[in-house]
Amino acid sequence: MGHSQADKARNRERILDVASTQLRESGFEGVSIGDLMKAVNLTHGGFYGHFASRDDLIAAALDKALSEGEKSSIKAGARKGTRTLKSIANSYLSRTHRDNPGSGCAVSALAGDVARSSRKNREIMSKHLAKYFENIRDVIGDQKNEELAIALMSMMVGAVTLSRVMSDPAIADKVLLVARNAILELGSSSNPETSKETAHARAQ
Amino acid sequence: MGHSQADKARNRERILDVASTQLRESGFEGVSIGDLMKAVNLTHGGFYGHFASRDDLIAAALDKALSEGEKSSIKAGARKGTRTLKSIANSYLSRTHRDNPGSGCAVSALAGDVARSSRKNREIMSKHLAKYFENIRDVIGDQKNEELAIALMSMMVGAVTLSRVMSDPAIADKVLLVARNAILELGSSSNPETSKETAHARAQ
DNA sequence: TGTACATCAGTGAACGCGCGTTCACTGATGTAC
DNA sequence: TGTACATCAGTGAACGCGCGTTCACTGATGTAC
Repeated sequence: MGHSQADKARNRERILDVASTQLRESGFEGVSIGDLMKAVNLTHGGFYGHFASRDDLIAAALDKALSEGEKSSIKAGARKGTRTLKSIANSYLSRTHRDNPGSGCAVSALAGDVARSSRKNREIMSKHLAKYFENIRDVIGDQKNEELAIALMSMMVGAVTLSRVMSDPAIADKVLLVARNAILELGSSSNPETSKETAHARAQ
Repeated sequence: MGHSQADKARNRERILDVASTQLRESGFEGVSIGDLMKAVNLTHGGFYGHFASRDDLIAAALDKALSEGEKSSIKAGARKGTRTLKSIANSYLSRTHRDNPGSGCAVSALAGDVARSSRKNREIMSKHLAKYFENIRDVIGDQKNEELAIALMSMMVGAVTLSRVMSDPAIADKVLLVARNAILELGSSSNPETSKETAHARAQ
């Protein structure tokens, strides 16, 4: 095991990676420095060579988790041309996403925690949410409709969260399904003049 | 200060009341037995005369917070006849609700926490969510549309949560507003055969 | 090429702190006579 | 009505535990000569 500067940078990334997953799986209070460092095969003392404090780590891990979400949203439909509202909704409101918060969207996993967290953490998530909204807006026909994008994102986040709450698997699945339908309906009916064309284009 | 059985029952209620507020304000990890008992002017040791453990309290306080939500949803429009989707959306997606989680809906305050909590806590919230869905379904014209009610609830929960995250007040308000609009649109367009009548009825 | 030295990422013992929980005790209440 | 006693809600000291954080130390790396 080396001790070079390159190793240090790599270890920092490994810590951040694991932290961003643990954060989404267990929430803000679910990440402990001891467990985290054990998970990357280091001892707890070395942590402070990488981060000034636990709060510092949480902020950095939150930012990283949210960045991954943007990338995966873009990946979801491969190249830009094939991304549609439907493909985003299908992937966001999937059982896979619901059952794997650690690799999923940090907004549905952590919005509740961030809502009562520090101003700094709320700013971090706000910044990323603006991009999430843009990604959705890019995909709905209606150009200027940032408003609709916000409403759609709200519903997706709420639905994934409620689906994760539901103790009955059938009802949990139902929440995902009905949200998917509602998203598509809203996406196609929002702009009366163009709704028929876009609905038709999306159907094939 | 008395020590009768009636006092004990009253103190238990006071503990639960404060806990259900603190829970919504600060989340599952934000409630400590010391602070809680101080807030009702008792010492921490007495706690275990009322509850078997912290987990026990949390479950009871969660149930209580969720029950309040049902009541206030019914209150929102006074008598049943005057409750509409619009009145529910206006009150749920209000600044007042967003800025006062301690007295607000436990679903938007705690769904994220419950999603990663014990099976028991998820069952408690699931049980109440079924009633929340029914309350909304009762208010939308379309009788059999439990599905729509679930989608509307998802959006309201997501929007309040995201509005609480947003560090820019103008954007935070925008989230509430656009969700309100989307809710009304979905509520009136869901059932093609009756959408015009219900939309008209709601407009006056 | 080989040796002495400086650097510095990571180690692990130690610390204070807050927490949930336990328990011997207190003292006000209500009852028995 | 007054006195002795049992009950039991609440008290507060004490406990173990896990946590974030500090710090003197280690030992591998890379450099200087």
